[in-house]
Parts: sequence; C-alpha cells; structure tokens
Amino acid sequence: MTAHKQRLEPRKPPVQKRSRATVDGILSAAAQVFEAHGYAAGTTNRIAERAGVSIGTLYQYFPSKEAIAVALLERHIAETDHRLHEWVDHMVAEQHGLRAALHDYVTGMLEMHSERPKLQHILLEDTPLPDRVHQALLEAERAAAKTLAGLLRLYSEVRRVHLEQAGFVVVQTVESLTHRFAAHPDQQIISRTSFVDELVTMLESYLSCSAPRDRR
Amino acid sequence: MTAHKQRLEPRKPPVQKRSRATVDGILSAAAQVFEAHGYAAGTTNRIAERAGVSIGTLYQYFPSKEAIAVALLERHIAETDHRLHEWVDHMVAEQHGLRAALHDYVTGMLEMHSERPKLQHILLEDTPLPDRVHQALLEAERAAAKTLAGLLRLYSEVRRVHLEQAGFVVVQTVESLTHRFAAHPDQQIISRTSFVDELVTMLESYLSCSAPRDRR
Amino acid sequence: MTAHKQRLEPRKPPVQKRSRATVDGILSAAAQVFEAHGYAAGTTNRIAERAGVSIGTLYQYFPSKEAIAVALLERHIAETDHRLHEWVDHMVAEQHGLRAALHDYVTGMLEMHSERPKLQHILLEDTPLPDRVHQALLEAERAAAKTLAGLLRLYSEVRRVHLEQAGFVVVQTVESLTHRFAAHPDQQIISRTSFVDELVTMLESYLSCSAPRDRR
Amino acid sequence: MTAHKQRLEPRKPPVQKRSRATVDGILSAAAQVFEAHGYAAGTTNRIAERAGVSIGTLYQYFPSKEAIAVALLERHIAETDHRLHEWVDHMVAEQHGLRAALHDYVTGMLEMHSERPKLQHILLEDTPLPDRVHQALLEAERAAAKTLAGLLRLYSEVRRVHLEQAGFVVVQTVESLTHRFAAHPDQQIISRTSFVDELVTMLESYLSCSAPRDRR
DNA sequence: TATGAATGAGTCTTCATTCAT
DNA sequence: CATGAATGAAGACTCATTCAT
Repeated sequence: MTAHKQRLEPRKPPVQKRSRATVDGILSAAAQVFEAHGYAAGTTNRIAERAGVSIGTLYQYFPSKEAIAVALLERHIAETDHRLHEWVDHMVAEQHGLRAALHDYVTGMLEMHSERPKLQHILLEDTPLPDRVHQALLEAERAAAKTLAGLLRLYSEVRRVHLEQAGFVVVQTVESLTHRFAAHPDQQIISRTSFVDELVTMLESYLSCSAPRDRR
Repeated sequence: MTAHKQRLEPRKPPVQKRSRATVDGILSAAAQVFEAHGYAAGTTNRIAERAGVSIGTLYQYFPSKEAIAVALLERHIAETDHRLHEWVDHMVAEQHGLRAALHDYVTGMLEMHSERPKLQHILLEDTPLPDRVHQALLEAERAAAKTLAGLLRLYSEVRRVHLEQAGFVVVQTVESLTHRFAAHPDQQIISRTSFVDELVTMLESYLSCSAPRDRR
Repeated sequence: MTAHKQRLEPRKPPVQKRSRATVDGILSAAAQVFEAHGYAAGTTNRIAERAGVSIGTLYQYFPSKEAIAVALLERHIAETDHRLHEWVDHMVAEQHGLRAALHDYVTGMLEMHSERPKLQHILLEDTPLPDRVHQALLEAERAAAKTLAGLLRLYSEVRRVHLEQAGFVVVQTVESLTHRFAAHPDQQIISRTSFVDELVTMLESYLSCSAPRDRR
Repeated sequence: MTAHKQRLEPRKPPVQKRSRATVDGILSAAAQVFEAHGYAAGTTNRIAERAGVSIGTLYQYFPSKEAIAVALLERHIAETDHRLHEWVDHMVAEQHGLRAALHDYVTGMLEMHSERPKLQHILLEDTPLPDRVHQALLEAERAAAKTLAGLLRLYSEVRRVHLEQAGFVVVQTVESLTHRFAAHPDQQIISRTSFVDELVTMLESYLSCSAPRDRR
C-alpha cells in the first residue's frame, strides 16, 4: 500500500538542535539495544523507550529500523576514519619510533572496540544492509590501508616493499584481533597488556623484515 | 501455552542411523539457510523445507530454533578442532620447515572459512546463546593455543619464549584474518595468494624474532 | 525484509475439503466485516475472529488483506455471471414475453444486491485493486451486454437496432438502479413493487421504441 | 486521552474571509487527495500539505478527518441541488421540447461527475458517516424528485401519471448511469455521444409512454 | 514416528490528533 | 491564530511452536 524501503536517511533533518539531540539519543539507544539483544530482537519500541521518546518520534527521524542500523554503521565508519587520521597526524607530529607508533595505534583501536564490542558484527552480519553500505565499508578499509601506507613510508625501520599490501594487512590484523579481544575481555588466556605487546611485536617484526625469509 | 527455551539438546538421541541422517540433514539445511538469510530470517519452516522434512519432524529432533544454532556451533567447534589436530599430526610426520607449516595451516583455515564465511558470526553475534556455549568456545580456543604451542616447540626457528601466548596470538590471527578475507573474496585490495604470503610472513617473523626489539 | 504483494491467490489451495470450508468461511466473514465497517476499518483480525479462525490461519490461506478483497470481488463477478446465464437459459426455455422477462431479471438482480448492498462499492472504490481485476470487471460487463443482446434478438417486441448498445444500457441500468435501491431499502420515496414496475416499464418502452422519436 | 468523534462542524465559523479561503482550500485539497488515494490513505497531513497549510491549521478549521468528509459531501449535495435548479429555471425559460431538456440534463450531470468520478463513492461507502448525513442525502434526492416532477408537469409529451415516482426514477437513473460512465470514460463499449443518446431515448420513451403496455 | 494445519504473541509501521511555542 | 514535533493506539503480517491425525 505504502512504499517502504526508500530513503534510508532521516526524513527531513528537521532543522535544528532539538532534533540533533533526538537523533543522537535514538542512535545511542539503538546501539545499546542492538548490542544487548541483537538486531532482530532489538525492537524499535525498545529503542524508542530507551531513548526516552515515543515510537512515533522515532519514526519521525528514521523511516525504518534498517535506516537506524545504516546510520549506526556510517557513524562507526566515520569515527574509525577520524581516529585513524587523528593518530596519523599525531604520529607525524611526534616523530616516535615505529614500535611506539604501533603501540599507540593498537591501544587506541582496542579502546574503541571495548565500548560496544559486538555492535559492528551484529550490524554487519545480521542486517540485510543495502549494498552501498557494504561498498562504503570496503572503500573505507581501502582508504585506511592507503593512509597507513603513507605513514609507514616515513619510518626507516619499515622494510616491506609493497606498502599498500602491508598497510592492508596491518589494518585488518589490528581491527580483527583488537575486536576479538575486546569481545571477551575477562576470560582470556592472556592479559590485556601482554596481548597488546605481542600484537605490536608481531606487526613490528612483520614490517621490518625485508621479505619472505626463505622459499617454502 | 508456549514453551520456549527449555532443553537445548536433541530430545532423545533417537536410537540409530535413520535419525543420524535426519539430524545431519537438518543441520546442513540450517547452515545453508542461516548463511543465506541470517539467523532471524532463517525460519524453521525454511530449514525444514530445505532439509526435506516436515516442520513437525524438525521439532522431533530439536526442541527449538536455538538448539539448532547451538548444535551447529558445536559441530563447527568440533570440526575446527579436528582440522587442527589433523594438521598437527601431519606436520609432526612430515617434518617441513616452519614457513611451510604455517602456509599449510593458513591455507587450510582459509579453505575452511570459505565455505560458509558468515555462518559463525551469525551464530555468534545474533543468537542469544546459553553461556555454556560461549564457555565451550573459549575452552576450544584455549586448547587450540596449547596444541599449537606443543607443535611450535618442535621448530628450531621459533624463538618466542612464551609459547602458549604465541600459540594464542597465532590461532587468533589466523582465525580472524582468514575469516575476514573469506567473507569478501572478490573485492579485495590484495590477491588471495598475496594475502596468504603476507600473513605467513607476518607469523613467521613474529615467531622467529626473539623479543620486543627495543623498549618503547 | 520479505516480499509482500506477490501472488494474490490463496497460497497453496491446501488441497482438500477442510481448506475449502475455511476459505469460504474467511470470505464470508470478510464480506460481513467489510460491509459493516468499510475496507479500511475491516481489519484482518476482525475478519479472522468473525470467521472463527486465528489470524495465523487467515494468512495461511490469503497472503494479504488485498488478496481477500480480490477473491471477494472475483467471487461476486462469477456469481453475477452465473445468475445472468441462468436467467437467459430460463428465458429461452420458457418463452415468456419481454415484459415478463425483464421483470424476472430486475427482480433477480434486486434480490442479489439486497444481500450486501454496499460490499461491491467498498471493494471497488476503496481498495487499490490490481489492474487486472478492473480489467476483469469491464470484461465481465462487456460479456454481459453481449449475452443480453443475444437474448433480446429473440424477442419480436424489441425494435432497437444496435442490440449490443441496448444490451449495455440495460445491464448498466439494472445494475445501477437495483443496487441503489437495495442500499436504502426502507427509506425510499417509492415502494419496492412500484420501483420494479417503473424500472421494467422504462426498459420495455426503451427496447420497443424504434428510434429517437424526433430530432432534438 | 484521545478525543475522536465529537462535533463535526467547523468549530466556530471563524469570522470572515481569510477563513473562508482557508476552508475552501482545505476542502479542495481533500477532494483531490481522497480522489487520488481513497479515504483511508488520504491522510490529514497530505491534505494539509496539498492545501498549503500546516496540520495544526487544518485542525483549527475541522475537528476531525471525518468532519472534512462530511463537509465535502454537503458541498457536493449543495452543488448538485444548485445545478438542478439552474437547469429547471433554464428549461422553464427556454421552452425546449422534452428530448432537448433531457439531453441538457444528462449532459450536465455527466459533465459534473466527470470531474471527480470516484469521490462520492469513496465518501459514501468508506466513511462511517453520521446518520444525519445519510438522511440529508435521501432528503436531497426526494427534493430533487419533487422538483423534477414539477418541471415534467409542464411538458405535454409526458404521459406518466405518478409524476413524483417518475421524477424519482429519472433522477436515480441519470445519477447512476452518468456516474458509472464517468468513472471509466475510456474503456467503454459505447461512445460518450451514443451513451447520452441512448440514455435520453430511454428516459423519453419512458416518460411518454402512458402505462405498462400490457399485463404481465 | 511423521505430518502440516492451526495458533497467537509479538513485530514494524502509520497516522489522526494534541499542544507548547 | 499558525505551526509542526511529539504522541501512542491500532493495524497488517510473521513465525516459532504445538498437537490431532
């Protein structure tokens, strides 16, 4: 009868500050609810309730549940990107050594993922997201790899030749492991500090070794 | 009136072979359906249909949808474990060098995750699994780390001191990266071969470096 | 998430007699509910309740509310068609005069519309019916005009030249007036008998006049 | 908490001209919206938007959606009545023959219904109108029949005895057929001109025949 | 044991209406 | 008087689960 699934953006960003606050409130509530219940069981009513608004208001700002998920993911992508650039700028300015730089990066990402460890995966794996979001995600990863490659070029310790490939591996590794560790912070075989150290060591030795040591 | 969430085991291991086949059929169907539609949209009716049994029969063998998810996850854990041990045995027998061994391991895991790349995450993140499953999962990882540590001890190239920690890092890294790569095989910045090579290189250089190169 | 609005037929005519009864029960209930509340206010829950089945059962047989409306309309078209042919056959067999034939026809239609006077209009005007239903409706009217033309040919009293046009006018007139009268049976300016008589007279004098009496 | 269904009149005839224009604008917008979307899907927000006023303003002038429908219907009744009297006056003045008079009448009504063919039915069949509106409708029809009877008396060609009954039949016939035809102007078995001619012929022969030609 | 029709709690979403500004 | 953000009751529809056959 009606035409669902059209725009996935807030209908009209109804202009001002009140709305900004409301939208943010809904998104934060959604993040909590999805984190706690999963996507399917994270009902829009629960989100609205947690956000302290009526269900009607929620739908004033988001045309569908899916739109909320998309907004959440885009927010996450933006935040990750922001963190990365901030870190890169900081590193360029501070001129620390490679190990220190990696340590800083790993710590930052671990911190970031410790907030809502499960959210991304819930969003990524259980939501039938429109393709453009997946594209955006891949694009963001590609961009991150490139950015990182640019930074790595500045370190004399780095011996790898294909810096973009190396950047990709580093980004993926940090993202994945950091995320995994954050998901089960307590019951781990290894302490947080040790984990960071080992990871940094791995990355450092990888970046500073010149090539596959020997043929298989 | 409803009786959700009771036992999560197959009611009675219903005697013998006929049932064995049926249970397997249902699990395989569930794997396909969850992979394709996600957990929430993977309806029990769809699973039953794909398995070629009636919905009634499905509920003869599994008391709830959740029980199917749990069984699937346990099956996956067992399989991973099996693969690991097989590989370890093979490595012990063949006496290859470290790099070759790692290459074999990485390739095997990548292969394994390429089958149903999304299934685990769907199961892990969207199902409110009973805690004992999470425990089992962590336990399995711990065991894997130990097993790997045992193997690593046999290689003279390995210089790491805390082998269990190293085993943990290796297991996690391979598991994560392999999984990530398998999820988006096409649109990657790096080829499959390069990916494997880089990953192996990273692991090798990590394992064969004696310690953090320098203090931070 | 799912794909609504596909088929508008009962999903699978689930085979047997029980279903036949259920489908009929639902349709009858729907007819009553739509008649009483209008299309929009005729909720599927109300229909199910009136039919004595659960809402789930209703959706086992009809994929959407619209499908129910369509089925109802198709049923009506079929019934009208059936009535018309029955009447034609009867008239051909009985060899009554034109007036008697018309009287019989008008009475029959009036009877038929007295059952649920508003239903058709509700279905026609408020439901966003798929186009093929509208086509079917027009087609049915065209066929009725033709059928009637065939019958009129048998009456010597009929002087009209364009029998199909005449058939069309008669069908439309009877359908419309009969319907209107049935809608407000009580509070009419004219009695039911008089109404039928006048209508018959009008039709008779129309059919038996040779042409426009005079130029305008 | 809700206050549905209270008064159905504009709250206060809010003074003068500005309001007059606003009310008219809303009604016209409502007519378009109902015609295009049906009653249920014709939302008050859409009406307000089309009228170029805020939803709040709409509710300043109409206490409910239903009140708009009622006002629309009353407007329609008044207009029909106006047309009829205009026509009668014209006919009395011009002294045309019966056929010409009928032709004029039919043409006028056809024209009128061609504007928003579906609106009336939507209003009539899908809105749970308060009874007094139905009363008013019937009353208007009765009055029309009487008015028409008065006119018919002036024509020597008319032989019918019960002029009021005849007036009723004529009014109903013209109203119904004209409306039906207007609703599906394109796909008709008969052209517009032919339709008018046939209808006029039918009415003329009816009015000028003295009585049921023969007993049944 | 297998079947599949029936169930109904629970979901997302809409929209008439209110009221603070 | 006008505005439009907020409200929440209510509706269409889904799907895990049961149970009579």
